[in-house]
Amino acid sequence: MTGRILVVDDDTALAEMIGIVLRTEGFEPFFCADGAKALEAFQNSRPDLVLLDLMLPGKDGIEVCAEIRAESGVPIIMLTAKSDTTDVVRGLESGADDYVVKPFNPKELVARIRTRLRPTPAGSAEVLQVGDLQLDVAGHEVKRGEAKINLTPLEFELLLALALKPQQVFTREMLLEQVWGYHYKADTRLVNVHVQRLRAKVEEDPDNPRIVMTVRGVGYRAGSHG
Amino acid sequence: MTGRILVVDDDTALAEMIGIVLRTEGFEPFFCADGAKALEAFQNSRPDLVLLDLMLPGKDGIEVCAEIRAESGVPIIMLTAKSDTTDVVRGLESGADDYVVKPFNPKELVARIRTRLRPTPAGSAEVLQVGDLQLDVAGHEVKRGEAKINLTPLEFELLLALALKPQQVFTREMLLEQVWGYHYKADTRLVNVHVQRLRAKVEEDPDNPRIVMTVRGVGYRAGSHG
DNA sequence: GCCGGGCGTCGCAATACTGTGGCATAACAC
DNA sequence: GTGTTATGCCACAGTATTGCGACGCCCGGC
Repeated sequence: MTGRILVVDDDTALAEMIGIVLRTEGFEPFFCADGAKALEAFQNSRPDLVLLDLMLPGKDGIEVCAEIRAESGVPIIMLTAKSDTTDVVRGLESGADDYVVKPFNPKELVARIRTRLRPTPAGSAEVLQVGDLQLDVAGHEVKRGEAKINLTPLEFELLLALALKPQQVFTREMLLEQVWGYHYKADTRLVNVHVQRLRAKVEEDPDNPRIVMTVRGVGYRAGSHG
Repeated sequence: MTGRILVVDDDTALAEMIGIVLRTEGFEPFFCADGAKALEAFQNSRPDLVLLDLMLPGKDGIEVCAEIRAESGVPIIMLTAKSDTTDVVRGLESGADDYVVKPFNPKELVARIRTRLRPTPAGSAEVLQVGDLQLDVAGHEVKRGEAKINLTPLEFELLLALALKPQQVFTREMLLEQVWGYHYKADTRLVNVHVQRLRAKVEEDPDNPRIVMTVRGVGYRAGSHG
């Protein structure tokens, strides 16, 4: 797999490190150190994916994210120095697909990039995989191997929303909008309850979820590995 | 292998490209650039397969899909430009058989088309199996082994509609359109009643349906296994 | 005209699903 | 350690969905 990747970060040492890692893995990195010039850099480099630092000189990473998202559906991965969850949440809400907390493990970063570049994550199949589960979208059916799992419509939609973008963190607000269609602020605890009900049905050990995992302070994510 | 293929896309340049590819591969393309006229184009061209853009002027691709699906089981492949997966889901749920993300590899598109045209050469199916039943389409006859089951015309059409796409869930609205021809909103409980009557005749234990199963909150589905 | 099968509509009861409050527990900050 | 917040989880009630019986209409056969 190859891919053009735009790295927007003012920390040139870090950017250089990322560049080396990316080239080693067969990607083609482009760089931009200034938030105000990020959009221009994006238009010039036409990348397949964007790594975007949250704190930038010139223009905030969240603004940049929204700008890019306004004209492209390209995958965006946020880099955040602190684990300040409010920034993470705002980043996700402005259209980022994922985020990585600095300092990060290069292997993990590459893994996240690969996930987002994978040609059509939902891909060629009407049946998509999540952990050890199979989701038949058209048939509204979930199976673990041969064993059918009965979900309510809401539970199915919830799992589907998460499964369509594995590894991506969804805030409760995002889920309320996608699954419930609530465009206004509602009680987010509703999501908790249904995640719990979903887990009770799909997790083999609900205390150690492997399908739907919680990201404290942010929301939930589905993934094939914990 | 040959086949008539209707291409519904407002991007004429792209449509032309697709047309060339299809002709090269021995298919016979027809074109429509307006969502509102897609159904008409479908009725005129009577294609073996439909390529359908998701975002169309006039009428949404998903609406068009539902319309076509309402009167035909023809394979439908969605073309989608955006990576917005929720639309893909709506597409599959509205009856699309597959989808391809733009920009796509022409070879891949042709491969998908071949796959969809192979198993069901559009209407040449004579006897199809559903659970332990045999449906003789031409003879409007249903048998369990040697035992003939008498169904009314409506009941047969209903069972047939479900059996043509086993495992696919049909909403009551879809069935009302496909079986009854109701293009407007009608009382969906009509479907309930006839499903119940159908079950009384074809199910060995109507309390535990194995042929026509209900998917609560969604609709009905026919399955080859319990 | 009379009859009977096929079809559509209505009402009701059983049930499944969903939203909300409350409280226990776990993770985090200090 | 304490205090605070976030999350898990139970219980309950309102609502929506569904199965099913009853009834009336239409229409072709006699």
